Amino acid sequence: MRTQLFLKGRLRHDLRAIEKQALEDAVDDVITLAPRKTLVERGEHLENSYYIVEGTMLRHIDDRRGERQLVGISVSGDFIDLHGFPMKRLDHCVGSLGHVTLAKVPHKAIAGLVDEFPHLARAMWFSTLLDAAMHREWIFRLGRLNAEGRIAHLISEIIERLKFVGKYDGKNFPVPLLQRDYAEACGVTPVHANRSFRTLRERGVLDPQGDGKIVILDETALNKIGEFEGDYLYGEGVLALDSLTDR
Amino acid sequence: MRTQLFLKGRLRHDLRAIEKQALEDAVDDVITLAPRKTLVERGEHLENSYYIVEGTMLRHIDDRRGERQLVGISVSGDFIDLHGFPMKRLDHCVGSLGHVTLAKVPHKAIAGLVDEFPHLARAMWFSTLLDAAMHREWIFRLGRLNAEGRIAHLISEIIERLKFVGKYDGKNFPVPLLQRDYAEACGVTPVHANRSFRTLRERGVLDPQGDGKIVILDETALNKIGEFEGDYLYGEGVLALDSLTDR
DNA sequence: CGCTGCATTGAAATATCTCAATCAATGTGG
DNA sequence: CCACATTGATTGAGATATTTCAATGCAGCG
Repeated sequence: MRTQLFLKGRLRHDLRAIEKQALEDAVDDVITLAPRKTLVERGEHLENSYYIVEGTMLRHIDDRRGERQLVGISVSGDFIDLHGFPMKRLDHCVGSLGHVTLAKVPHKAIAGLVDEFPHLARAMWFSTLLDAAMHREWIFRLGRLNAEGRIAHLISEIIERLKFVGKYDGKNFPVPLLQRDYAEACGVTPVHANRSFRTLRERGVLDPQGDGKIVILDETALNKIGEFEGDYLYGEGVLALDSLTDR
Repeated sequence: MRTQLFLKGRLRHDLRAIEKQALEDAVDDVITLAPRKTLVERGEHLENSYYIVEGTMLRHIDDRRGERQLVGISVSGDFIDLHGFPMKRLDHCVGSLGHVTLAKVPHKAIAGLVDEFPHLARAMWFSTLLDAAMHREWIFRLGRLNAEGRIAHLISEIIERLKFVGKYDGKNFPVPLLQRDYAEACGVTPVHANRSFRTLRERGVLDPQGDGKIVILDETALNKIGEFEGDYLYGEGVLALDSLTDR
């Protein structure tokens, strides 16, 4: 089942079998994307949304000089552009980080799901709101933390999200972001990102192995440096998702 | 009609009369809030959402030292915490800026609306996604602009939003944010916000009158300094909101 | 072998913060 | 009406964070 990770770790009571199946059946096609390929350009009219079966996607906005600001990272189990269903076009670009496998879901199919399964519709709405909650925390990260804290916070967030879907082994950070990606996500220059990583290494928090590979040595310290508190990710341990369960 | 500004300027085809009326009837109570009062604390369990009839509300996240980072500003016609309906608790605090008039809408009533009016439900979903789009632009602002650009961008955004609901006269900026609020929104110190305002004044872009009053002198220059492009606000001139109109 | 892309480092320039002080407007109690 | 406190705006000067520019190292790869 390709969509089995949707909202995994987020809903106390899973979606019903019939709803899961309906979502699965709404998948029109499965495609793969090579690293660093664009999936959607800002402003493009959309007919489909994409769900990540495996891999990492980046969302970004460009400034006047063409410099990128990452505004989101999506991992296995995430819908990347479900908000494209009500909005019909995106205000940002979407592209792959490494090799990615995507499930394509036509908006027509989503319309059918939403009509037929109100509970699933609510779950989808919720899923887009999780994105918004992460955006808010990114604002916090950029507005209140220094470069080292921003990088730490970003890594902490991704680790937490990977835990939800069972993609983190407690040590090897499996998202191959380069230092320039961290720079683009954290609003600093690549040079300064590099120096911040050095500090984190010297403090024994993590160990960058090059080429995007990072070994996490001290998760507690990482969370502390990034002032990371994961409650905004609405994990099921934290949240009683009443609105989704009172059916 | 208290909720008449909901999504004003955003939907090419207005909501149907019956839907507008249903929304209006869902209002349980109208309350007023004195300046600088807290409406919702982070983590609090919610039973209601609030719509702004008149006034400005601020949303913020606090850092470890208690410093605030604004993550959103809501003006007349906005639902402040509609995302509280699917999420049931917020990851941020909400408070008033000046005197505010709010329409209280119980989540039970929203559940009724969503069940009965699928089109209105889609509009509500869309409305929460507008928030997310603004969040993304705030990330961009903090990550890619300097202090002056950030302040300019913020003011440009608010002006554009006020235009949607007919609350901007082309000159007097009617949102009484203090310099410290700009600082908290833009991730800079109040002192530096002050210096940035001085630069903007010296450039003839705007004229701060003290106590939150600002006269806008050159909107074009303001937009340029903030690299502001308002398409992310999904105004009806820009967007064909097909998903909401194909009924 | 000589690319190329990424990581790393140094040194100087710039942006922003911190601390401290002043000023103007406003409100309050006597 | 005056003395005083409060709040927000403003300015200066030195400290710190981050950028910029430039150079080097290192690995994979045709």
